[in-house]
Amino acid sequence: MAISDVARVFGLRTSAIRYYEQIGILPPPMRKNGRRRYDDSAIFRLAVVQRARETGFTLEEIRELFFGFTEGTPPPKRWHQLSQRKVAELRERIKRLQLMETLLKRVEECRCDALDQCGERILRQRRKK
Amino acid sequence: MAISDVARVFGLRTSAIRYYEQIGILPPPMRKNGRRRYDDSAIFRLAVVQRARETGFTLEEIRELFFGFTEGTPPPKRWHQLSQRKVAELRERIKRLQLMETLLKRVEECRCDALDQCGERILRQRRKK
DNA sequence: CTACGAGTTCAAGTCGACTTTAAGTCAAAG
DNA sequence: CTTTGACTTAAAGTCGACTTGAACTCGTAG
Repeated sequence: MAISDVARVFGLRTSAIRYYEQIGILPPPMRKNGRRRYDDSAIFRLAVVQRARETGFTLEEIRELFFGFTEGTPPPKRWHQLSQRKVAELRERIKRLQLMETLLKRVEECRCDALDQCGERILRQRRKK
Repeated sequence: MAISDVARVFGLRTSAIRYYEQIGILPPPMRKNGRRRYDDSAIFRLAVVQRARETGFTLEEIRELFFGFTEGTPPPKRWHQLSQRKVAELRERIKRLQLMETLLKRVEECRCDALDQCGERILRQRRKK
């Protein structure tokens, strides 16, 4: 497969694939006439990368997934280890967003005539706590 | 109040306050010996800015809140208008995070011996849908 | 022959929300 | 006096994940 085919399959730009290679999370593929040619194993690698991105992992964490364990550590153990942190982080972020929704509703219920009044109200509320 | 006092009250750095002024969401305060001095109205403004940040608004949206309406438009109307989009956006983001959690659990349940096998499994799953 | 499309490299640009740095000013304390 | 500490400015740097641009090389179709 040529790089453009891989890009199409995964819905990425070719530049993204080259970038992944550059930062070391995709191994350099073999070349034909200086052009990258990808085999199945490269495709599988990329599938893992993409799934990890979808589950909220950063590229740095993906690098950890691949290279942060002693060779031979089985995938379930790797995923599990990284998931601990990530689940906590996701729940934290969900909470933050839900708090935003609450605050949004509250601020919408103001009866202020001017925005400065809103500010005054907010400060009073804050002091009470 | 000096800029450092304002920063302390709001838990911001002085540079952030100057930045807000620079991009126009805080009005330039009066000066004493070339130094910024803030009065109550500036404090109220900043309280509104901070609350808006806490509810997920970008600085651009905050600018809209202040200057994107015909003068005299009451705060409830302003907040409401901007809230529409924001609530939808927040729910969208919450959904994405919850999907991540689901995917995370699923990927953790793999029994693969090597990460490439994970990739293969992921691709097969994807094709089924 | 030449033009085209797809690939290559390396460096630099993008986004948002700030922070950091460098160089200068100024009032109060020692 | 001089030092200190808080302030001033404008410009540049940061972060992550890419994208974009410029300049170049191929193989192939007309």
